[in-house]
Amino acid sequence: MTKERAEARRKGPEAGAGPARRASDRGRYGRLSRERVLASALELVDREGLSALSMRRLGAELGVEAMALYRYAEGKDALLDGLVEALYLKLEERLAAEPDPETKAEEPGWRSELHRVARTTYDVCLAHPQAVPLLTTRMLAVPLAQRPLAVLKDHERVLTLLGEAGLDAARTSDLFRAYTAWLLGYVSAELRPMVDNPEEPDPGFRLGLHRMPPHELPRLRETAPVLEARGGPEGLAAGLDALLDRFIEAE
Amino acid sequence: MTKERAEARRKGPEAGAGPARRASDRGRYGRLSRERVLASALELVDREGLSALSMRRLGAELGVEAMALYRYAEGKDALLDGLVEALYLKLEERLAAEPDPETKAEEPGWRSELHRVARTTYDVCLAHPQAVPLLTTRMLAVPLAQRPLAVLKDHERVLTLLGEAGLDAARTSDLFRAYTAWLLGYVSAELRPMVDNPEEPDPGFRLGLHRMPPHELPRLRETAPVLEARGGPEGLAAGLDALLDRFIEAE
DNA sequence: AAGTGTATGTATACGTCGTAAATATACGCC
DNA sequence: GGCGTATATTTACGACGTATACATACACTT
Repeated sequence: MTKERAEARRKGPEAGAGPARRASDRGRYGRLSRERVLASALELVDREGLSALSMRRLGAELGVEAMALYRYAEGKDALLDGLVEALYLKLEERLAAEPDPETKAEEPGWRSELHRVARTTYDVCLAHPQAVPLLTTRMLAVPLAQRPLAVLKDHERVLTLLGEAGLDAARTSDLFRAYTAWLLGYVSAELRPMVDNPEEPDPGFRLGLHRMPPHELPRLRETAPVLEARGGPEGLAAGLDALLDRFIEAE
Repeated sequence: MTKERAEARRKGPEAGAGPARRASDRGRYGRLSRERVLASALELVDREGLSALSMRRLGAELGVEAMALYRYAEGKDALLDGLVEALYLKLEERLAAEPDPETKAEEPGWRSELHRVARTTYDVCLAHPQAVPLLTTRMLAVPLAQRPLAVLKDHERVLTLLGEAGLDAARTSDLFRAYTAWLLGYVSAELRPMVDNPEEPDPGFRLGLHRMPPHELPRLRETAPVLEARGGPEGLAAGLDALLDRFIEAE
């Protein structure tokens, strides 16, 4: 326990904003900042899964008592919302960093940009698979207006792109829902674990097909090996195109 | 060891119905059964939300100590999986009860049936909104082969329908993923709460728009009132059609 | 340089949670 | 009536979220 403290302190107090700290600071003040807390939380979740994230554990990770975290998040739920925010901040970052999308000649700019946003979101999610369930659960727990700012800005971005397409309000709403549903559903489906026993060399056993009643689930048993493969970004783009076409059609 | 015993016992003395109880039984035996436990759990979740579901609370609900539940579910996680199973059992029920789908003349039977399955799933989910997050979280936590049987049977049903469409393995896989992603994503998007303060008569305040920075989120603020409306079953069907067309086309 | 106010983190405590282990109790059956 | 076993209880432990009260280290004033 003293060990964890020392270890955590090695990371140095300089990672976050917070009060202006000098390198000479050796006291217990100013070690934390919201950014540091959220970054550490995300790292912990990435490393050990959502269930490993507790206030006490996160505190230990940062060399601090659990209650100290309450200065930077109002409670555990708020901390989880903070994680969602962190993901969307990473999205913003990547979107700003990447070069402009190579638009496909006959394709309008808003459309290729929407694809780029979707693709980047997909990438961020796959980079933090353990955190993805939060995107569903927290969004279902928190009303629109109380979502983290970064999330709202994402909504704004998408709505702006749809606006450039010149859609009326009803169609914009339909497409926004379709975009959200597809993107989140696709990522969730993509991350569903298929492998039952990673050690096993035999494909059937690795998938755990022997657990399934053969005469009741014949189709599933024969399709499972193909299901194991991912749809990848291509599948995401294909579905998005399909939805865009369908929901835009009609004048 | 202890686990196997519990497992064996969970199958129940007579395929899930518990011991044959007479109405006159007033002792404390045979009060429980897996069905009763899961039904009560689902009811509790519907009534008070997922966070109200604890072993102790559920025990109290059934007039029993918490540990008694461990005969019918190996632990809390298994109980949650049981809830997922319960939802899919309700789906099966409804599918069996409903009359045949009115197929739209030029539409192949598998297609209208797939629509019916999707629609019924949607209905079941909307009937138990508080349980919906489980569909995401448990599916992300449990590998394919260990999903509840009712879930696997649902997969089998969908795969069979896609088989009737005469698709090759790769296309079947793509479509299966698309179906799953769209259905679950759509339901999740549909259930996201938009209203911030249900009391408030003024639409803007009810949505909590005053919480959003106006110059940063203009599009969102003006679109929010339209987003409040649901897409409904029509939106679900429209998107499903779009995906089916796109992923089937080309041979 | 000393003193003061405030931001920051600690200490302690309470009630709840999931669940392992041992125990008690009511039934089916001989 | 007594035995075996299925069923539920009892007890206990460690971890969790967090309310409350407190200690400490800095910034700022003078």
